[in-house]
Amino acid sequence: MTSRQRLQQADVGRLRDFGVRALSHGHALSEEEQQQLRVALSDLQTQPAGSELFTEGERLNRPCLLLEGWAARQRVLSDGRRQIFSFVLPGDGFGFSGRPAGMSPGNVVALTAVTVVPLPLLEEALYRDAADPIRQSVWEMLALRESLLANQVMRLGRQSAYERLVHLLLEFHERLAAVGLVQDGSFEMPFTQEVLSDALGLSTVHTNRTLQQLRREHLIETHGTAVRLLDLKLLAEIADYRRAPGL
Amino acid sequence: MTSRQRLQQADVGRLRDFGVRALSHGHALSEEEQQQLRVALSDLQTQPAGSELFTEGERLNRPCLLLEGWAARQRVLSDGRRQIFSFVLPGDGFGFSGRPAGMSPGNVVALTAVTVVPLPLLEEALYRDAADPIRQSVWEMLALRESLLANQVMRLGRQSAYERLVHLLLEFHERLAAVGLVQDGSFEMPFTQEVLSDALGLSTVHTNRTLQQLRREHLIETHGTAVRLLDLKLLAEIADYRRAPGL
DNA sequence: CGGGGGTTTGACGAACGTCAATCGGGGTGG
DNA sequence: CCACCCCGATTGACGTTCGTCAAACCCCCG
Repeated sequence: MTSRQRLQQADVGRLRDFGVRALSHGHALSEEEQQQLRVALSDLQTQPAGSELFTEGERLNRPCLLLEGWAARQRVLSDGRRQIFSFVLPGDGFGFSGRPAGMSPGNVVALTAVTVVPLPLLEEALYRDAADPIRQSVWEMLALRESLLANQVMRLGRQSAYERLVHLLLEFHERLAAVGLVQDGSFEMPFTQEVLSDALGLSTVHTNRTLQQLRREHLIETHGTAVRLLDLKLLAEIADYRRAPGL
Repeated sequence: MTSRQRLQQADVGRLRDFGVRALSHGHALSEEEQQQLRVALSDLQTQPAGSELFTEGERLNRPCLLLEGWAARQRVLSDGRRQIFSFVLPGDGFGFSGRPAGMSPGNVVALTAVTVVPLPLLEEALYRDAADPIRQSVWEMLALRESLLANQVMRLGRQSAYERLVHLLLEFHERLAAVGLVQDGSFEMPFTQEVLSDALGLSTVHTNRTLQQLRREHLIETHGTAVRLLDLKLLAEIADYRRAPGL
């Protein structure tokens, strides 16, 4: 909660609609339910890149929905080494755990400027009736979060730098496509190679060289921070990639 | 569900009591509640080492509580490389996710002979009143599970073999102590170094050499499969170990 | 006494990290 | 508009950690 910036009025509507879609997640909502959601999504906040959205050890009782930008869950060792556990993408929730006394196992940090909205609803919905569509969406968020962590463990534990990078790129592609952020097979990865390295458990130098190899082999293309995966099938084979359950 | 073996009648009572304690987790239960739990813990099943308690992709709608023995969540790459995500210890639940259509992101495999009990209660309790002690215990299980995964990512991504091993040993020590399985500062690790390696993302040879180094430095002692940590404070410093929130 | 699985050892190679220098592009003050 | 600057990307040389292969060893058990 360090600072907040202005949002263009036109964006507010678009972001709210995006939030409504993220929370219905394929399940049909009545007009009335949608309207209630839009109201709940009122307090949009924009925070600059680098701001800490959540602190390690903080009580997880301030549920938020990320509407725009990238964030990361991470932990920093006492000697400064950083590991990113997982990325928080538009449509993802964070800052809650259905446990009253739950504590965050790491920081949540904004990698770009982000727009978030506090949403106590996320936690409340967990206890609704099993048929409630919002409840289902929130559970899917939690299940996806765990599944992504499992992927991350698999990558870090048993895959080579090359495989790891491909696997993570495929994961980005799949998650971003699910929220409409892949255009023409290309998506934005709006952060430095150091961030990528801290997610992959590699040095920046090695990450750089691995990226170059993928470019040389015409498996990916990059333009600035935009990435295009050129052969999804082959890439998936290289990384032994499996679609995340719940995506 | 490949096979079941006999349990000594005397053990049944002990294991049920253990289950009741695990599910109350410090919260006080009335006599009546305890009795209900004991009834719910009726169908004890013993399975041999190596049996698959859950299959990757299987619907997570068969909650179980592990009462005795060790199990592991793992995934195997198509070329045979195995990565263990996390260990399931006595008192831990598995096989449920709160999401109706949740699927397991990996296998659950018995590392030793195990005693488990099917317990639909685990999933049902998630939706109880926030003050319900069983509900709190189950949420703590889920939170712990995620926290352990975060630890695992940290280890694999940013720690050396030496640090990783120490960190994992400390985690075992802490978790086992919480369920009364550390005696005299010593606990059992009833599996091969290959299992340990597949958890640490190392080769068995390197795991072996790292263990030897810790023994040479008088930081640990082993007798058969029993391990004793000789200087918890120093070990915690080496591995930058932090107590898991919720333990 | 003989197997067999697990542990230990040694020799060697590959993957990845570190250090340090250079490059390149976009922003900015003059 | 241009020179400058700064951060991030890239490159090269070299060191370390860890993996691989294969053999030896150990211990428990039949």
